[in-house]
Amino acid sequence: MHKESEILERYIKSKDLRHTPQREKILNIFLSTEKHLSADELHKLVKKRDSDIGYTTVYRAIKLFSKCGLLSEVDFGDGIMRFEHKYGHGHHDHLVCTKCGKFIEVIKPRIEKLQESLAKEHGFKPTRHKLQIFGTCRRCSMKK
Amino acid sequence: MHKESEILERYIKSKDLRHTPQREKILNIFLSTEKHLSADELHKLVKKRDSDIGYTTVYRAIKLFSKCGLLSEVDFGDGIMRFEHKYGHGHHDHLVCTKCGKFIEVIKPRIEKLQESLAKEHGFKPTRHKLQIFGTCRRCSMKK
DNA sequence: TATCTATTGAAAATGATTTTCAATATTACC
DNA sequence: GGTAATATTGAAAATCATTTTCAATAGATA
Repeated sequence: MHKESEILERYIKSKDLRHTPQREKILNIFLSTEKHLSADELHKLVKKRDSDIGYTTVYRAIKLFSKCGLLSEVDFGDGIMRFEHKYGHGHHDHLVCTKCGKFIEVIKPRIEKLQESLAKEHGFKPTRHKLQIFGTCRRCSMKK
Repeated sequence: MHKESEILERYIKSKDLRHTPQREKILNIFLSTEKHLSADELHKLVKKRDSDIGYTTVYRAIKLFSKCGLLSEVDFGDGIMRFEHKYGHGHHDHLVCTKCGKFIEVIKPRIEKLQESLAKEHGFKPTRHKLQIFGTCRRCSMKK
C-alpha cells in the first residue's frame, strides 16, 4: 500500500468515516495522473474503469483528499477548479502556457524571500501566496 | 469630463456603440468607489441612485469597461469576480487580508525582475502574471 | 422625422459545484 | 456471522455567479 493510501485510511479512521471501493479507485486514478485534472476530467477517467461511479462521488472524494492533505486545488482563473498532488510536493509557483495549457511547477527561493519581506514592510503576516506567470512555453513559441 | 469618460466615449464611437445614461451612471459610481467591488455590489450601489438599472446592464457595462481598459478583473479565488480601476494604475500585486478582506496594492521591482528571469530559465515568454499574498493585515493581527 | 440597429431589463439558460434524499454499504458490537 | 447504527452513494434537484435570449425601447445618422 502506498503512503497516500495510508494517509487517507488514517484520516478516515480518525474521523469515523468509512473506507469504500469508490474512494480507493478514485484515489488511485488521481495519483496515477500527472496533470492538473478538473473534477469532470477525473470523473471521465474514473468512469472508464468503473462506469458506476457518479460524478458527485468524485467531487466528494476530491474534497476529502484535499482535507487530508493529498490534493490541493489550483485556480487558473478560468472558472474551473483543477487540482494537483500535494503529498510530497512542496510549495511551488506555476508557469502556465496560455496556448497549450501546459504548466511547469517552479520555485525560486529568492522570490519567496522577497515576498516575505514585502509583506512585512506593509505590516502583513503572510500565510500563503499564489504566483502564476502566464505566457507561451518554448514549444508553442517555436510553432509560431 | 474626466479622462475615463473620454476613453469610454472614444471606444463607443470607434465601435459604433451608443452612449447611454445607464453606462454613464455605472461608470461614475464605479470610478467613485475605491474598493474591489463585485458585480452584485456595484449593482446595489447603482440601484441606490437609479433603481431602474438592472444587473444585466451592470454586468454588460463591466465587460465594456474592461474592453476599453478602464477596469480590470481581480480573482481572489472565492468564485466571485471583483474588479478594480485600471486607468492610471500600473501593474501591481496584492496583499490580501483573509480576516477583513482588505487589500493593498504593491509593487516590488526586484520581484518583477526575478519573475522575468525565472520564466526565461524555463523557455517561457511571459505575458502577464498574478501574485497574491494572503495573510493578516496589521490591524487584524492586533485584534487577536 | 424616419430608419436602422444597439441597448435595455426580465426571465430563462448555462455551467461548475453542492445539496437532498432514499437506497445501500461499511463498521462496530453482540 | 448477524444486527444495528450511520456513513456513503448516485441521481436528480438546487445553488450561485454569470451569460444569453428576446421583445420593447431608445440613440444615432441621414
